[in-house]
Amino acid sequence: MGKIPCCDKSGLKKGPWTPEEDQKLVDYIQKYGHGRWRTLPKNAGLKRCGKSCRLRWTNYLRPDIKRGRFSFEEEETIIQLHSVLGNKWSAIAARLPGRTDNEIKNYWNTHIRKRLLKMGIDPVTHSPRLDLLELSSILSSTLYNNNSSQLNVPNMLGIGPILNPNLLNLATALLSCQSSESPAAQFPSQDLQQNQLGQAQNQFQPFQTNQIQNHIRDIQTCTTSTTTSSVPYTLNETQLMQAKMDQQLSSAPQNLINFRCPTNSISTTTTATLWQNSNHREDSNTPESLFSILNNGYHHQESYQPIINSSSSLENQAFVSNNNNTPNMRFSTLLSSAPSSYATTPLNSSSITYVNSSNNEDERDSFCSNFMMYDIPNALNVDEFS
DNA sequence: AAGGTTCCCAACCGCGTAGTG
DNA sequence: TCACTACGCGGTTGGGAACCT
Repeated sequence: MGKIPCCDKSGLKKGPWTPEEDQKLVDYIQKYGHGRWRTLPKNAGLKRCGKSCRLRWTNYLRPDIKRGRFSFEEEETIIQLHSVLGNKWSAIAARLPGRTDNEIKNYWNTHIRKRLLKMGIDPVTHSPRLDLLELSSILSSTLYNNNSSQLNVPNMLGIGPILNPNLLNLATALLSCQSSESPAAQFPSQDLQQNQLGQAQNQFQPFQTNQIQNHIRDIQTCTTSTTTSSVPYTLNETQLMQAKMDQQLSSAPQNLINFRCPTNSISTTTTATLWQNSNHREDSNTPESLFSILNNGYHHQESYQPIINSSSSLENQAFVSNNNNTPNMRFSTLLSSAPSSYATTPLNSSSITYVNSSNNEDERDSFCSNFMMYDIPNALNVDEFS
């Protein structure tokens, strides 16, 4: 196509708007209404192109625009909607009264996106970042090819100083611990290990994608419903969209998966809020890699014991007891790690309420970070990796 | 205090699409 | 059907503010 930019026409001003220009635009629109943007600037006495006027009005001067910092619930809504809609900023903005697509886009790029990256979540796919997954995969495969208790992760990976040293420390510690403690390390032969790994992965294959997606939605719903409020905040549209997603997903029921792991091994009781967009993105390696993370070190078949809970009640989903001595994924734990201002409520109503929305960024980080929790053995000094 | 760097966001650009004659 | 206009959207940029050394 290649239209000539309207502002290339001589005599038209570009750049920041002055208060005088703003006033002219506001006065004109209040008097005659907006629309007919091509002719509006001339009629309003502005040396701007219509496009510039429209943007100035819709993004800044419009009276119903809500200025100021995004609330926690707004942020949650954006993340939820983005996981469904992708970069459809206007569609997201349509569900956030008073916010413009530009504002949401900026906020996403400058705040939310960074936070998700910090959490190891790909802000595009809402799933674990590929580099972390690759590391997980490498670690898993290495586990079967090296039983040495002294592992040199950088050399094994052939990456040396490229990788974050903290991550390498963590990887080294995990591998060292697993190689000495995990049942997998005790396997008599590599062939047996690989065979059993294959069996275990095959066992999971039929259900893992949908199960994880459902699980993720459970957590999403959970996190957006864990607060009470004096100011009602409705997410009906979001829920409707999620219901739509449910229809599009395959027939797996809304279940919660619990992963039972040996207590004397590294316990990866991740709660893995790994937002997975199921509608318009293919990320086929995510479930496998996620399981690789979840079960890193428990590759013998008996260790994989997904517990399926057919109840759709959040309260029932919050905890599924399957064994007195096995650490399970507990939503109640997750919820209890939320900021103190967010009390838990059951998810039964169609609307969701919040109270005391927090603008504390650290609190949000902490809250969000708890979505991905890993139980690290006491032997590991996690402070080293912070 | 000064210079450099990073962050943030308003504004711009280019493309797609609906509407119209 | 085609050409053109008008508008909207998502990606990108420029420059001021904030922060760091």
